[in-house]
Amino acid sequence: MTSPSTSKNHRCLNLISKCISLQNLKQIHCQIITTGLSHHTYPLSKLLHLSSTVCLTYALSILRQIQNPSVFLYNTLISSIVSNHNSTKTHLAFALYNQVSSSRSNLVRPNEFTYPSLFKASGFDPIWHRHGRALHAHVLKFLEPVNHDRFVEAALVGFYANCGRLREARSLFERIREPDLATWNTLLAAYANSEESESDDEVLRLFVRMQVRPNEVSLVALIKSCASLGEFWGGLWAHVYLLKNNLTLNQFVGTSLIDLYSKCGCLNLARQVFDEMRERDTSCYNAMIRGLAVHGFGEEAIELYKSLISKGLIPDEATFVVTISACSHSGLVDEGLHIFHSMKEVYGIEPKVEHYGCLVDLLGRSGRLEEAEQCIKKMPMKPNATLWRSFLGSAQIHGDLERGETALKHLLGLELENSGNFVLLSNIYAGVDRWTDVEKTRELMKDHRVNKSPGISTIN
DNA sequence: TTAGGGTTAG
Repeated sequence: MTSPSTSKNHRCLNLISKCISLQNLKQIHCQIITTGLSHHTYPLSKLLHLSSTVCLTYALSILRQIQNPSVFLYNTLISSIVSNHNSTKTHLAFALYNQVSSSRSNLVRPNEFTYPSLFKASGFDPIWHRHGRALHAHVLKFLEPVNHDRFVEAALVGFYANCGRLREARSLFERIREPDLATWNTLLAAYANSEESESDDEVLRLFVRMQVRPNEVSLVALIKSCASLGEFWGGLWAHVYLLKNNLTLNQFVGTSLIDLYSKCGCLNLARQVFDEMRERDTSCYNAMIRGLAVHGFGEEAIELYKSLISKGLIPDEATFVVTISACSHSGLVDEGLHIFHSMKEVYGIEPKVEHYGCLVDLLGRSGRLEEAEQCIKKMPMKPNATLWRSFLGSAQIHGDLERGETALKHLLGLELENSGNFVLLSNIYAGVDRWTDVEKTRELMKDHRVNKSPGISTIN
């Protein structure tokens, strides 16, 4: 029988990483059986991990064939399923967990390695939130309370944060005696990504309280919140901290800094960060193109889009949103149309409602309202409120009453409470001195019980 | 004894 030490160095294991097809996988599986490696947990775990990436059904059949699989093997497969399948196979991960938690064998009992990946999967999709909360009860049941595991604790904080239960996440965090860097980062990211008011301020407060040295991930959360708050100096401080502490200007930090500087109106600094980055992915380009677009540098934005393509990077859905809107803001209609059509024809990306929204904006702003209207009629999905609002805006710019009224009619069906829509239509009427219609629009607002909040000056 | 948690743009 193969000794455990040889089982780790066996040539079969080297082959595993090179396996790409189900046929390869079956060949290696046969070799593992014939060489006796199938009696050892380590090669089996490697095989299970690989099989889950190539053919999940086959991976599950391997597990079924193993007599008395250890919890280690279950854990390997559960975490592989979660990380390789983007949480689309969460039901299989939970089915395996149920086998572990209901096992009568003393050798098979959930341990601290079982839970983190399940909490990650549970937080991903709302349909699993309930199961994640039940899993929390299992943690209390199956794990020794004296041995608080930092991974389980961090996973729980992350799970509640992803469920939108920031209070629970915070309360669990506060009970952790010495949170490590990853746990701090989980909480910082939770607040930075939260839509709740005050959450960005909380990131700033937490950052000051950090008991461990922040790393790049901590700075990404801080910079993101500074960008949302328009806190230029806070963001600049984070940038200086990065440089002084020899941290890496990686793609995540770089992208968030580009976004921060763009939002604060410092396009030169954004460009400087972009140029200083050693490696740039599509997201970095998207952030820089977006910055150029909102500041009206359409030509430069398109140049950058071309550079992205020439570098061999693959544009994604966001690339097309930012690039087409760059064309829209700079009146580069033909370029925008060309890029929109290339989306599907060249890159195989099916345009979504936001891309049609950009297209309608592109045509509408330039006065091609007829074409914009045709585009709305032909688009394969229902136009959303943003799209109609953009069309209404274009109608206002070009004084097109009829299309403005059509847009408002659709908008009322989608978002009655938004007073801005009535104001846009009212402005169209005012622009052509149709004061009776202005009055009628105001009446319509009253009928629909929509209130326009009065403007408030912040200057004392 | 080999495994497990955190990050970007729209």
